[in-house]
Amino acid sequence: MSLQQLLTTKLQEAAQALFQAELPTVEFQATRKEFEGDVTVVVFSMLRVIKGNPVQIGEQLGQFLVDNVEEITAYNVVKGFLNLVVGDAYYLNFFSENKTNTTFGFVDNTDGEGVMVEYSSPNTNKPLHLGHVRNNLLGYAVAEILAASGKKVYKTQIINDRGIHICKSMLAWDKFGNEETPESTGLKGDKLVGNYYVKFDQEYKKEIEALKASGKTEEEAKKEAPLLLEAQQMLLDWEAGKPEVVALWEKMNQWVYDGFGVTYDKLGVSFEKNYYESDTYKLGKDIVEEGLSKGVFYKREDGSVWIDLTDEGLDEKLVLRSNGTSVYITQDIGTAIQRAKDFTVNGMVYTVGNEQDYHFKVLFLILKKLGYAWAEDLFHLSYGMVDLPSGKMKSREGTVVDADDLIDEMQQTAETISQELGKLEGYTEEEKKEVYNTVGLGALKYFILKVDPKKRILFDPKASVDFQGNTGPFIQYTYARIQAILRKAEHDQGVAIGNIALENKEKELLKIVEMYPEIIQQAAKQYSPAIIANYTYDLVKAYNSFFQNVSIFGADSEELTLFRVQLSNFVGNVIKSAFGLLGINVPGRM
RNA sequence: GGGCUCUUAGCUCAGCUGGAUAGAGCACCUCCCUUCUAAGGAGGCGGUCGAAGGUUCGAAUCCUUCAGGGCUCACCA
Repeated sequence: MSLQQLLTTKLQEAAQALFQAELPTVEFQATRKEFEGDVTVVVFSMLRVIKGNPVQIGEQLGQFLVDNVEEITAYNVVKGFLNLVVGDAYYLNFFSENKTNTTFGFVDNTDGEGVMVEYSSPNTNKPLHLGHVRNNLLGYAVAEILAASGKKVYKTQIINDRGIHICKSMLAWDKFGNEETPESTGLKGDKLVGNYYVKFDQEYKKEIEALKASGKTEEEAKKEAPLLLEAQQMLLDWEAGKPEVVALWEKMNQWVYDGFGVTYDKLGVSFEKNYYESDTYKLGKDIVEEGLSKGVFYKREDGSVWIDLTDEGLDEKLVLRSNGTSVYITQDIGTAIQRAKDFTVNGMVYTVGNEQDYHFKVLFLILKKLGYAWAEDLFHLSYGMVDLPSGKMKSREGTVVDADDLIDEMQQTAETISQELGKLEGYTEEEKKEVYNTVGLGALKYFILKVDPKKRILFDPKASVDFQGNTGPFIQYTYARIQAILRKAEHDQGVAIGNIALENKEKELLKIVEMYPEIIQQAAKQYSPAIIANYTYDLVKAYNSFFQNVSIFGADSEELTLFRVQLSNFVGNVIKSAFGLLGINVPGRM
């Protein structure tokens, strides 16, 4: 039982005994530094059920707690705030019960509710960029947090492997590619395919200019350019299953998947199951037909199918084109239904940027109207865009920050800084490289995850990602420091500690560590890795203050040294655990 | 124009379902490595929480209006 749970129970007893009242809720906060105490109870909020003077009520409650709860050793009341002093015994007891528990704070999820987390979901015509990086980091971290909170989590993605955009790359490669392959060029497959997507656009523009020169309007030119017509024909051929088109499609998509795989490995993300749009779009169409007969959708004269959501304050939305082909949302309907068939889950989380807020509102509403019970538990994990100092990323202006380049740059920076500091002597080149990778990625991941998902991020590639202050490397550094202590100490972490008097810095640390289980639940409830990130930062700040102000090996007694070593180990475990939830590794040295 | 969303220190961000004098980091200024890793610590400077009303014992937090930024309202995905 946590301290707050205990105190809630006891305060209820006190309210009952002293005032014959039942408290609707009990509000706690950490006691401010300028007052004595560890936990503060807000008396004001009790005035609704207990009439009287808040100071007097606080006094009576405080006295009751001191008399009846052994953990509470003293109290004081300031205005309507009841400050409680928690005895060392409570924290020492908490410490001895949890110090060697490597899954401290986690709720066992073997029988937990299932939840599916979708993230990444790239198109297969372009390499991954900074926006995908945020998506991947967020989705992965939220999945880990949900799993730690007691849910059974399945990570998945939908691969948009079908459509005119793919055909553009295919066509350009077919026409201008000279049989280039990732092997022959040494390029990552996704980069190679991306180049041909760009190539298509360039050639297409040339044709438009030529047509305009021959007297066509801009609009006519855009519609009539031979390349575009060929791409459209290719899409039709693909849908008809024309063997050479399908073969090319499979070959080039495989290049892209191989390329993505490299980037995913570098980022440290993974998936339990991939869904492919090419597999689910037909199911979506079937469902639309079904919904049409149920009256959920309606057909217009031109044959297009719509849903009317004006009663819900939304618009009318197209779900099937007049030529019978599917649109974006058709495929999403199919995918959701397929997933509900494949997995028994009580929820699905969609990690997709906030430019699609409206889309998901509509999607969820459609699924509800189609009568799926699980549609009540769908959640759009919407996040803000990543902007550059120059504004939005635009591929046409070459301002897209490539994911692979970004990761490489971060690791280079980590290498440069590390070499300047020169603390890795004795490590092999391979071990050093490992540290650079860990630190570089740690900086990048933490920078992105510490910000509330809803908010946009301003990313300055040159200046934004720092290695000092509230950063990943700062936290990793603290972990590495702790490991240095453990290497030197070689103390047994399990040995019991007697009744010692806690230093302030030690008590502060234990207070923060004790909050970890609650923090995980909170982060899960709010789908927010930022809560974990900021918690870890607070913990690490407190540890560094302890580290620099309290001597471990120069302690007054051997038992105190032992305690401080064990405390360091406990803090190190929580850092490692919390960073694990964020998908960030921690180094033994740095 | 309709809908959604954001605005807290020069910059980047915390601030839980309303609670004490709004907190960190960066930058700037002082100190601290013969002691466990200075990617660190101790301190200073810096804020009419976008604006105005309202609800409340109490508002950065809730409500309304306004201003500014972003996204979105496609037979694109």
